[in-house]
Amino acid sequence: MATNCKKTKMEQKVRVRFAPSPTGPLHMGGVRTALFNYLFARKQGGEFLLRIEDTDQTRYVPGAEDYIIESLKWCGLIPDEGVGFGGDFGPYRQSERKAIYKDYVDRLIESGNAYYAFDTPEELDALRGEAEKSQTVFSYDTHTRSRLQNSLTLPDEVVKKKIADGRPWVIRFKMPEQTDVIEHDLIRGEVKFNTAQLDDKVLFKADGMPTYHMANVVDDHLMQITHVIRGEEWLSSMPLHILLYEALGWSGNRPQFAHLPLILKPAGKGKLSKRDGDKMGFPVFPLQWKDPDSGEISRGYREDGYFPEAFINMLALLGWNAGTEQELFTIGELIDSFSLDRVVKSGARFDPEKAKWFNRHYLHQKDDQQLAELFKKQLAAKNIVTDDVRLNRIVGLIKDRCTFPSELWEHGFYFFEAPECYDEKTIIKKWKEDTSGKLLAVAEFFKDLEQWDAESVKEAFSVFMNAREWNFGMVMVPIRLALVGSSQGIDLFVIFELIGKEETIRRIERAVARINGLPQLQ
RNA sequence: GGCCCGUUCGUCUAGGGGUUAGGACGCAAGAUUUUCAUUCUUGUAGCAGGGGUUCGAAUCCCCUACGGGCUACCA
Repeated sequence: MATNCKKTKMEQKVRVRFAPSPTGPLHMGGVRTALFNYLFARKQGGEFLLRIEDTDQTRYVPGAEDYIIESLKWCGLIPDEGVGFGGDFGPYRQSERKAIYKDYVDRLIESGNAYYAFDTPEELDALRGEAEKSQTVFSYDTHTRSRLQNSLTLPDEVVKKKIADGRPWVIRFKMPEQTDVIEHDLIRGEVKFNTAQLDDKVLFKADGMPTYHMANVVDDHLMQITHVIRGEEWLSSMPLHILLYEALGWSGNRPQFAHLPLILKPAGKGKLSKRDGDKMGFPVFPLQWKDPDSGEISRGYREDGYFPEAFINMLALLGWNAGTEQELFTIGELIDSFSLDRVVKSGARFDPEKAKWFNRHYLHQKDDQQLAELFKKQLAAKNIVTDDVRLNRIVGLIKDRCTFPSELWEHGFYFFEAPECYDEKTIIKKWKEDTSGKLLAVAEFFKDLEQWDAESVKEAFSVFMNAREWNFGMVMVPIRLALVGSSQGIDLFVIFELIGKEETIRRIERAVARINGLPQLQ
C-alpha cells in the first residue's frame, strides 16, 4: 500500500474561481479574468466556480449579479459551481456566509494573529490628515499600533468593557515585524515583500462583515481552491493573504497565485475604464448595461453586434499567446493550448480595431443560413418579406463586406428597395450629357431580353455594348448608380438577376428622370 | 511620498547569449474585381536610455527614465 500519507498538490483536483463583486456591470477585464480561469480549469480537467463577493453592503448595485451571470453565459464560460449554478461548497454568495467568517477571525484573535481596534473612522481620518501635512502617510502598522486604541495597548478589562458596552470595533491583522514574504507567482516569478512595509489590514468590519481579504482566504480554503488567478491589482495584497493562510494553519494546503496583467486604455494613461468606451466609441462591457440610478446606458459587445466567440478570441489574445503564430482560436483550441506560463507580464493596451477584425473574421465564417436568420429580423422590422432561398443567396454575396450583422442592411438594402438618392460625386464624374440616352437605350434593350440570369444578361449586354462601341465604365457606373445609388455593391449582373428585369428597368428609367433634373447637371 | 510589477514596430505580440529581430491589427502600394468591398502580394515601422558581464547582449546584472498597480471599516 501507499506509504505516502499525504496527497500531494499534484494529485489534487484543480479548482479555480472567478470572484467578482456585484458593484456594477462586469468590465471586459473581468471577463478576461473569468476566461483565463475557465481555460485553466478546462485544460487541467478541473472545476471553475463563480463566487459573488458582496461583503460591501454599501456598494451593492441591484442587477449587477444577474448581469454577471448573464455575461458569463453569453460568453460560454459556464461555471461548474456557484451562484446560479449549484454545487456542494455553497453558499457561493459571501453575504450568505456571514456566520462562517466570525469563527475564523476569533481563531486569529486567540492565536494572537489579530486584535480588536477601537479607533473610529474619524480618528483615523484625522491621523491621515496630519500625516499629509508633514508629507508622510499614516499607516496602521507595526510602528503605529502601539499608540492607538486596540487590544494590544489597552488593558484586558478595558477591552472587554468596550466590547460589552457595544462600542464599535474592528479586527485587524497583526502584521509580523520585519519578515520577508517570498512567493512564486505563476506568471511573475518570485515576488518579495517585507512586512515592515505592510499595514495591519482590517479583517472584520464594524458592521459584522469580513473584508475582502478575510472572506477571500477563508472561502478559497473552504472551497478547496487550488489556484488563485486574478488581476494585477491584487498583487500587493498577496503577502497579506499568504500570512493569513499561515496564521490559520493552512499554509501546507494553500492555493498558488497567478496575477494577470491589466488591460489599459487604447491611448493615454491608465487602465481601461468605462469612460474610454464612451469617448472612443467602443464597448467596455460584454452586455449593455443600464445604470439603475442614473438610467444611463452603456453599450455592450453583444448589442453592438459582436459574436461571443470573437469577443472571447480577442480577449484571450490580450495578454496571452500560444507561442505560435496562430491568432484565431475556437474555444476548444484555446483550452488545448492554454497555459499560465504563456501569459504576458506587462499590461496590454486595448485596440478596438483588432476587436473588429476578429468579429469580421467570425462573421465571414458564419454560414449564410445563420446570418440570413439575423438579417430576416432586421428586414421584418422594416416590413420586408422575402423568400429564404433568395435571402440566403443575398447574404452569401454581401457578408464579406460586413463587420457586424447590422451592416447587412447597409450593404444589401438595394436588393429590397430602390435608392432614394444618388451619390453626387459619382454623378459629377460619370453622368455625362449622353448618359441618359444611353441608359434609356439599355433599358429598351433589356425589355426584349428573354433570359434574365446574370450570365446571359452579361453576354447579351457585352454584345450590345460592343456593337455600339460604348465605353463600359461610362455606362456600367451610371447603371449601378441607378440601381444602388452609389458606385458600391456586388457584381452588377448579379444585382440585375436578383432584383429582376422589371425592377432593373424601372430603376434605370427612374434614375434618368431624377438625375436629369438635378441642379449639378445644369 | 512608500512598496510592488512592468518596458521589442503606432497597437497586440514571438524571440530568453550568435536571428536579415518573426507574425497579427492598422496604414500604404500593387494585382484581381470594367465600380466599391473582399481576397492575394508587397511595403511601412520596433529592442526606453546609460553602464557593466561576455569573444559576442533585444536576451544576464545594475542604475536612470517612463508606464502601471496598491497604499480605505472598497473590492
